[in-house]
Amino acid sequence: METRELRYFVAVAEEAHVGRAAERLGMAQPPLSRAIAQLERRLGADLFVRTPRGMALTGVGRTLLDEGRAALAAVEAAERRTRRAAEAPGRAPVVLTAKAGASSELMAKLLDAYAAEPGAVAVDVVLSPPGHQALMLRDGRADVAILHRPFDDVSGFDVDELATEEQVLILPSGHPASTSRSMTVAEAGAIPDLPLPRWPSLDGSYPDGPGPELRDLTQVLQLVRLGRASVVLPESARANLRDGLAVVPLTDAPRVTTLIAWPPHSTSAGVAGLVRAAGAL
Amino acid sequence: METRELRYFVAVAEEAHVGRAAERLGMAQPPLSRAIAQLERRLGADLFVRTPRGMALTGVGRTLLDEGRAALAAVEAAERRTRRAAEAPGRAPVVLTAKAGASSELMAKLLDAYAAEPGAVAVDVVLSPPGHQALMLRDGRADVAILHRPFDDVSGFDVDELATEEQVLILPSGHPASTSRSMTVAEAGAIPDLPLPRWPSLDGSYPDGPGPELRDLTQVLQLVRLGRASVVLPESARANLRDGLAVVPLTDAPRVTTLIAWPPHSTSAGVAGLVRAAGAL
DNA sequence: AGCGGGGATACCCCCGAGGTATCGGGAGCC
DNA sequence: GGCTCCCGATACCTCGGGGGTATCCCCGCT
Repeated sequence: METRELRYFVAVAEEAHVGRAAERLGMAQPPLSRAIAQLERRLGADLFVRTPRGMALTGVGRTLLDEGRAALAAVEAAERRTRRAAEAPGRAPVVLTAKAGASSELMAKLLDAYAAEPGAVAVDVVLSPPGHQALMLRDGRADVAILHRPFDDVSGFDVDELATEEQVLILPSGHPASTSRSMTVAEAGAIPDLPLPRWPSLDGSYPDGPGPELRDLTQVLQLVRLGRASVVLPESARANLRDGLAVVPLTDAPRVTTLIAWPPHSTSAGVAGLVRAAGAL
Repeated sequence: METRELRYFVAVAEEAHVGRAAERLGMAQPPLSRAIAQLERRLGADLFVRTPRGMALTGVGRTLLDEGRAALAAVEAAERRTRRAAEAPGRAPVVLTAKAGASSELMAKLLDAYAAEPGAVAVDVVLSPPGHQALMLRDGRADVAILHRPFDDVSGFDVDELATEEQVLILPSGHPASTSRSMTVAEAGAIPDLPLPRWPSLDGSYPDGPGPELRDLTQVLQLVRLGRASVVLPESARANLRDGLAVVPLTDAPRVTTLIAWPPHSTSAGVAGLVRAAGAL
């Protein structure tokens, strides 16, 4: 199977519509129709059922979509990492990605510790929106990532644990609930006038619910200070708190583990060095 | 990048010789030369240095070889799993692979436990030579594998631990060393007339050394019984021992962990069921 | 029945992958 | 030094298939 075929298939599967997929791919509809038909013939399987509305995936098609996406990401990663290795002969920088605005203290320690090693290579730090770190690692835009369990999908990577912490509820300091010694997650979610905010999923859309739609920590803390929301955060967020905010420990929130992750077959000396430095923190 | 280009590149990199690579690929040498040159041009990097003897990988080329192999395996996996899903619409069997001749008791328990679940799907068991399980999982020939740490490379898979055991030295029962209460690995390797056997690597070749070349457990136990070798095995191998063999515990051999492993993005109900059954053992 | 949206077919073109023949150049070898 | 292998690279040709335009066919909706 050629990657071109896979790209075509994934486009049609995602759009559920040959015409739209063709547009997205920058080509005409008929050759795309033919390519899909040919792929089905070669695999000896129906990947779609043709409905009057468009194309619907079959079970077999679903399998190919899952596997094909992973395969395409691997091919992209191969190309990107090769290009990056070519740019700076010998001493190509290693790209580390982390969630914008989190773990800054730990990251600083890590970068300092690694930079002090003999033969340390340059490290490009790329801050990206929550949840994108794993994607970047999978498709070769990054070489190492700082991830957070249980929020990030760690599967398929090699990881080392760096730190584990409890989560706490942040709420406006004047609020009656702010005097509680501790709380459960259920209780925190049920405070009547303080809804928990909603965070965007990977595609940028928001789940349904009552809470405000928010993108970053600064926003949410401001809203909490205004008495319009409360939020569950890892304990280390305490470092960023100003006046007007109260902290209540949560008894049953999942512990958050900060991890350093890298692709399993990585042979880069820079990655190995960073991981070693992280382990020694 | 197309998979065809990647396949060509990997062939040339492995053969270090355009002519031989072309032969292996079933094509003529010139188009392959051109394809490689074109790939280098498109990536804007030298992947090989041309020597009078053939082609030698550059550092950049090394990167592409590592990443490219993984990418090709992923594409192959996508195609194979799709084909398998197509063969048996709805109820395609899940393929489980394990090392020939090991863990038979544990496997039997696992298969029984899973078969007892409601909605259990058929399980094809594929026994393959040691070390091949991870490869089969990577390229889609299998869906689940029984692996053994630290022997198998587990990176890139999701795993659950099933059991951990010590390793022991097996030697002929008449031998003077057989009366020891315990031993270190170094001592076991230094017994003068009882060399440790050599096992084949993934490509079928044997490492250099004094011990006999062996392929399977039956062979090696026979040789031990004849007083020509000794061997380090997990404790569970005791179950298969007949007369004429003595067992000495090793104090510093690494513990062997039996794992169930599956590809991280697996969505197969059969895989999930097997893993669940394994966890409940 | 008429129409509109969506995929499939028919037919054509041309790019590029692959083949054969040949070249150029480095390494050994008398 | 010149001869000869043994490489990979170039030149040149062929042809299949991927991509384009025009059009068809089918189905659902009004």
